[in-house]
Amino acid sequence: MTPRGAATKLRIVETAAKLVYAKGAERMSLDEVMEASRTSKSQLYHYFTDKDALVREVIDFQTRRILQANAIHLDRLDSFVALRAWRDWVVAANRAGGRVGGCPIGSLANELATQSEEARDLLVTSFEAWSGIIEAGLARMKEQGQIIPSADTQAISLAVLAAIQGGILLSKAARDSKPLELAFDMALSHIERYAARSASSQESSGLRGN
Amino acid sequence: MTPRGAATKLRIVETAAKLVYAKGAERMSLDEVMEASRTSKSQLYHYFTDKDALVREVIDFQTRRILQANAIHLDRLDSFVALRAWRDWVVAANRAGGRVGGCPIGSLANELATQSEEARDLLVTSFEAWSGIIEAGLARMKEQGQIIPSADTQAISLAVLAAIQGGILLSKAARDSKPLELAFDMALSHIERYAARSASSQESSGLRGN
DNA sequence: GTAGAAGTGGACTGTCAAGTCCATTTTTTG
DNA sequence: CAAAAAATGGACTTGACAGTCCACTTCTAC
Repeated sequence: MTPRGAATKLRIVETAAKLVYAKGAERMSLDEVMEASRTSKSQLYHYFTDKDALVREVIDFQTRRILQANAIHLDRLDSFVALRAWRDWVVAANRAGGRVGGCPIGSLANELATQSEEARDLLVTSFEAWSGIIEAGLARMKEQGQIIPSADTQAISLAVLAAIQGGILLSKAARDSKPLELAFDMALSHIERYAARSASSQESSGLRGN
Repeated sequence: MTPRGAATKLRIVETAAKLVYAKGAERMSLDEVMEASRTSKSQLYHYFTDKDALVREVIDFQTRRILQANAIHLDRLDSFVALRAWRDWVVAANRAGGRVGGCPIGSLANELATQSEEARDLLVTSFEAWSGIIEAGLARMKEQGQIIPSADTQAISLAVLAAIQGGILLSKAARDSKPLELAFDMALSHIERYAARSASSQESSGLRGN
């Protein structure tokens, strides 16, 4: 594939991602993609076998975007303050672009989970990766002795992600960021239940076995 | 409208509700509704002005169903044990019928929030009613002195509903009830943070003003 | 029982969107 | 530069589906 071809393909995926976000996968028509990306039918079918394949690339594209953005806040997670900064960023991002379509991944999961096994697989993987980077951040805090050793970081991160998704959904419906804020705050205070007593101690004694 | 007419209309709505649940509003075709409900095109347009109107009736229908089922567990909420029973029921219901489509209200909210203002309004009202009966239950526990007076039951119930919705969404994607269970457990322990020290005391002194 | 209303059947229309096909242009490579 | 590969343009086919229309049947009320 030549650079020009790669650019065209990327332009199509980016355009499709916007349309899917705004209208959902089903309501996005290829004619719209053609017009908005200034391409022709044959180009779409040159780069993607069919519409489903394009949607799958959109899933991949959005997953990368979201994971990357979240990773910035979670990769070097080292305090409850940093956790709070992450929360504030998510809320702000939702406020800014999220007025319309909620979470790209969550919305697609909702729409496609019952429609396409392939899409569902991709989206499950996306969620796993997302909850994975949350968990990695919590694991780091555990290593630093800020979170008690007995905390089940995997379970916690799943619950946190669920709160975020539910919060975004309610906020999307109500067009009000408050549900997301409340849900996220609940998730953070849930994490704080596992805070070690001495927040700065590097070695926390494993007093509480799991 | 004669009894026969009312029965036909109900049959159409029930059938449409099933189809919307299984495939989403957009993917449900009126031809399918006709076939599954053993009606004709003219009947659909006799009882509903258009497809959107039918979908709105489906929203109403599902809202009633869900609220009623939840109300059974929340109307006489009087203990943390009862709260737990509610959780178990939701999880069981999700396990049983929820393998396919998640929460009917949540799924529709996700699909229609960006498509139709009328539908969005209805769904916001549904969510408000749902969180309202949760709040009413918590308020009752507060009156009984099981929850401290300073607890913001409205904020708590919104966060709880968000956790449920997010949990159901992740469970729908993963086809595994664990995310819902974890999210719901988080929500319950969030409520328990507001438990009064003496769980049985009828009059709790308002020591902590809000 | 008869008129009018309520309920029903199903053919038909128009539109929109996915996917096919072939011709043409542009780029790469030997 | 010439041949092959990559990229592009856009007309055309096919099918699905919302919505219309009119004829017909079954009730209800007087």
